[in-house]
Amino acid sequence: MRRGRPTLREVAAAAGVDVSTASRLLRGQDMPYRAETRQRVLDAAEKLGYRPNQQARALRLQRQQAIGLLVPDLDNFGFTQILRGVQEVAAEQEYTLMLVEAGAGAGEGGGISYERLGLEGRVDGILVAFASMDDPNVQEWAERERLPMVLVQRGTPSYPASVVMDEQRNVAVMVQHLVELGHRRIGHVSGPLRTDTGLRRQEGFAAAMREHGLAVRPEWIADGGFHWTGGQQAAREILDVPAEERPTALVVANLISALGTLSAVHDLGLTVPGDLSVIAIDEHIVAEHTNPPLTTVQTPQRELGRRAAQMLLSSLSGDKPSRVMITDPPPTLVVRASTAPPPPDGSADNG
Amino acid sequence: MRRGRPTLREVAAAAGVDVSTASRLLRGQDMPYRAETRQRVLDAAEKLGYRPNQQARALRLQRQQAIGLLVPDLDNFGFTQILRGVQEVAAEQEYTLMLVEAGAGAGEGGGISYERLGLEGRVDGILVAFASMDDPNVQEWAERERLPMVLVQRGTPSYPASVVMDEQRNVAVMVQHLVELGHRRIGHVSGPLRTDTGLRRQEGFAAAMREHGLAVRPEWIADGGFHWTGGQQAAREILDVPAEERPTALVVANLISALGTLSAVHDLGLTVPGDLSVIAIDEHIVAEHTNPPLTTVQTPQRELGRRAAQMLLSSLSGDKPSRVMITDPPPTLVVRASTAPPPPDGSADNG
DNA sequence: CTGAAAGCGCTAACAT
DNA sequence: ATGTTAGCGCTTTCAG
Repeated sequence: MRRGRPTLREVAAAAGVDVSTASRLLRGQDMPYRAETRQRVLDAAEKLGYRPNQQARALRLQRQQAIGLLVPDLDNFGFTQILRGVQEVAAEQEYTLMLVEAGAGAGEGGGISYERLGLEGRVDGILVAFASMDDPNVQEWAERERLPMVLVQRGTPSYPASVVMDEQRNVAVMVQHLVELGHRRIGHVSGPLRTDTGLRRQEGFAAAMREHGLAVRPEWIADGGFHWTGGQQAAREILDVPAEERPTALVVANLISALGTLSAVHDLGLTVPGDLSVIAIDEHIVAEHTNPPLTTVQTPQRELGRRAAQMLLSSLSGDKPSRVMITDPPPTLVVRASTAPPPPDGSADNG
Repeated sequence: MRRGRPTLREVAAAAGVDVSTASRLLRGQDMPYRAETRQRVLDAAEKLGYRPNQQARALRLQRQQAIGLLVPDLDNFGFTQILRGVQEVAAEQEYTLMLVEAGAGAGEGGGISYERLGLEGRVDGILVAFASMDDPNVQEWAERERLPMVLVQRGTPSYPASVVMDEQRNVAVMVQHLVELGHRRIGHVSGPLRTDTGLRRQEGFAAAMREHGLAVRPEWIADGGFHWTGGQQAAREILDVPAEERPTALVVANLISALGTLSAVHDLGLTVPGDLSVIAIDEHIVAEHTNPPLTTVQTPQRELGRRAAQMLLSSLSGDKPSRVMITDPPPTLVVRASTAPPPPDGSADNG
């Protein structure tokens, strides 16, 4: 078998110095080396192609200089901006970012087996995106592993470290847009109510409706589960009734379930936005290409990622984490063709 | 500061045995322990919440039990099935999979700085997906790091370890479908010709056209760069000519550039499939929701991921890697609304 | 059946 | 200005 990577000891030997000298020098520590010594060490390292062994260093330093980011499902493209934010901060602070798709570790029981992810001892801390509120496993696991953890895009009353957005405001922007178009009969394809985000978006929906003096009709609300099929089923439930009992617009709690919603709407023979307006949260290039192109709300996802990473990293150096809500930049509407004034006969509010 | 994780030494002490005994026993090695010893060790480990330190183990074993998967851009959702395949195999063999978005390490020079990814020494080997042929850095880097590497979905004449698909056949399926619909004037929004996949898809296109006795018109071929804007521009180049000089169908070399293509087509006031049929490679739920829904070719991506991971893992135990082409399962057509017979006046072949 | 001891590659006091 | 030494937590001969 071929020789592995050269070790520090070998470099030192080649340069005729002690390992400690080589170690200091190669890390740029201290100042006063004899110019010749420095040269010899540098040359030797260069010549042998020396690269420090992270593992040995980590073992010695008791620090991996790496953090993990756990996401549930990479097919859900709504999260990439969060990832960007996390990446930026990690790079700035010279941490390695390890992305892990949590679904990958799902055991037979349906629950996620966090142990199977093999992150134990490979990272100094972990960012958990979109963990549902009722997944006690994450928290337990992080505790057992003594792994500092920050929840991203999900808060949990019982956990002290999280970064979320002002979902109330996000949803308010959507409702406002619809109201301005003349809608009064508005329904909601929500996220799972057991998730913090799903819950807060739904509460935000109710609040925004009340603010505009509109009725929240339970039969116009259904759980789209934040995924494609869920969005489809929810829309079907809400819309498969006589025309006069239907809402004229649907606020959808995330982008991928909005795709399912559109699908159901078309299956029912309805047109968007002629019969029904649809607006969704989370902006992505895909929204430009749906049929019709989707009006969306762009949220501060990148900032969310940044703040979460910053919090995790600073908590590694002893700072106390906290519950943070991102409010800047504010959510902005990206108006496309899926929203329009309600059909003439549908503008009456019978709620 | 709070006590870290308990060490093996502490467990051993608590159980009143030597670390070596605890080590063996906890790993399930050997057989003959005194029942009482076993119980004491197990109890102690349980009580203290012992988890082995991966780093120390890795240092000792000279093996990380982890592999990396480098992808260029997570916004490109075409790769998730490959990821699934890789994940399966990694899990089966109890390897941890670290996903890294390579774009993240891009330096100012535009090139990717692989060192900055910080994978060095954290993984035993690496899978590189979609690396372009002219990126000498990857190969150099892997060599310098003595990191076994397998190229996924990209071959390179000079590199001995890769897994690719039969792009010739993938493209043939698309051309065949169009020909069966009656098209004879077919254009191609290709991938970058400096990438192996882009090149092979284009060659496949030319070959398939020849096979059907159709002319390959250079002005009907443009590089869509495998991304959104590229697909848009390429389509514009090809289509922004008098109607009688346009193709009646476009074969697009990947899904995301097909979105850009659709966008350009609409901007030009053309309808799909009325004026122009569009077919793309790579299947994804998003294709069901474009306007109109896209006819695609589903390729054996998962299998590709599996084979690549298997090759990497087996090369870690000394097997010689090779260049593999996946041919099974065969590519299958997913027919949707974006393909139809050519317009009556367009079926004439003036090529 | 279990313990002692060496050492993976590195860093950080503590010497000179 | 550089060398000596100990040790991070684990596995593995080699001895009993």
